[in-house]
Amino acid sequence: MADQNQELKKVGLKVTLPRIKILQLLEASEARHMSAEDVYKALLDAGEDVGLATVYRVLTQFESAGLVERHNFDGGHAVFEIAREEHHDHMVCVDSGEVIEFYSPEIEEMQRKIVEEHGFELVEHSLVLYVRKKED
Amino acid sequence: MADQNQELKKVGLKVTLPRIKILQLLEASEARHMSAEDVYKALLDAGEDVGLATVYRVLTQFESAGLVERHNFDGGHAVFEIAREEHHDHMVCVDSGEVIEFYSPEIEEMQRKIVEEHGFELVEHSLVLYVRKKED
DNA sequence: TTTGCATATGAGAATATCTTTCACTATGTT
DNA sequence: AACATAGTGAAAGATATTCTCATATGCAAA
Repeated sequence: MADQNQELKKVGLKVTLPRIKILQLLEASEARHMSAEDVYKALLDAGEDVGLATVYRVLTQFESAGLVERHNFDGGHAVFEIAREEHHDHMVCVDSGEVIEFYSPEIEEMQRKIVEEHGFELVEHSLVLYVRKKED
Repeated sequence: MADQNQELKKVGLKVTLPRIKILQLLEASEARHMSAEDVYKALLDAGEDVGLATVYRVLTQFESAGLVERHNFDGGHAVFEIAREEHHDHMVCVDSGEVIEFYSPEIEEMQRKIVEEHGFELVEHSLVLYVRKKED
């Protein structure tokens, strides 16, 4: 277990309890796409004693360090997920809130092409498809 | 001038001064992509006496009525723009904040295809490309 | 391994954005 | 013109996030 120490050191962050716990939580498979509040509550439920401010701080640091990605889906609050090598975009079900990940090389390619045509370079992008289960 | 009256009546909203002023402002060509705060300040500067709450209310009503579109670009606040027939997505310069509109039928098509493949139907989507001026 | 110190933390205050409440006013219908 | 309904501004409230600061902790040097 616990390679969290290594991961934290690798990105130049001190190894502290809150950081280890938050990283562990986000790496637990079921816990993808959590809001800061979600993370906070999960830690409290687990008996950890962290402050909400720390959760926000750490998540922001993790984002800067490239450990997690922040997404601004509709709904007024950001969600975070562990960053992986493979980039992907998201589909959000407007009824259930379910989040589905997908990757389309064609879309990625078109984006780059369009940006180039306008004389820019692509820094990053945000693509969210709001969908609904089909039931004819 | 002032077909704002007609537009408002057409969507079933009473013709009131704040609504006329806000619609005029958003229809002024330079004023695309404004936040509620932007609209509020612009009206104050123009000597109008509206409340911020009214601006938020009216913008939300306009969105429901299909007169304007709300976008959640990064940065914690929504921006609004007059809705036109032709759908388009946005490119935002991370340095200058400049907003460029674009439309890619290929991307639109790919989105629909991907959603279908997952057994959903597309309700709406949000695509924002964060870019930077190329200067080699 | 203890010490020293920069850094991190928790609690709560502060800020930012947006929404609601409420007493009052304006719209548009009769 | 009169009235019922819907709209408005101001201020309070809600929500999400950041800041402040006194205390605690990680970790490097001795």
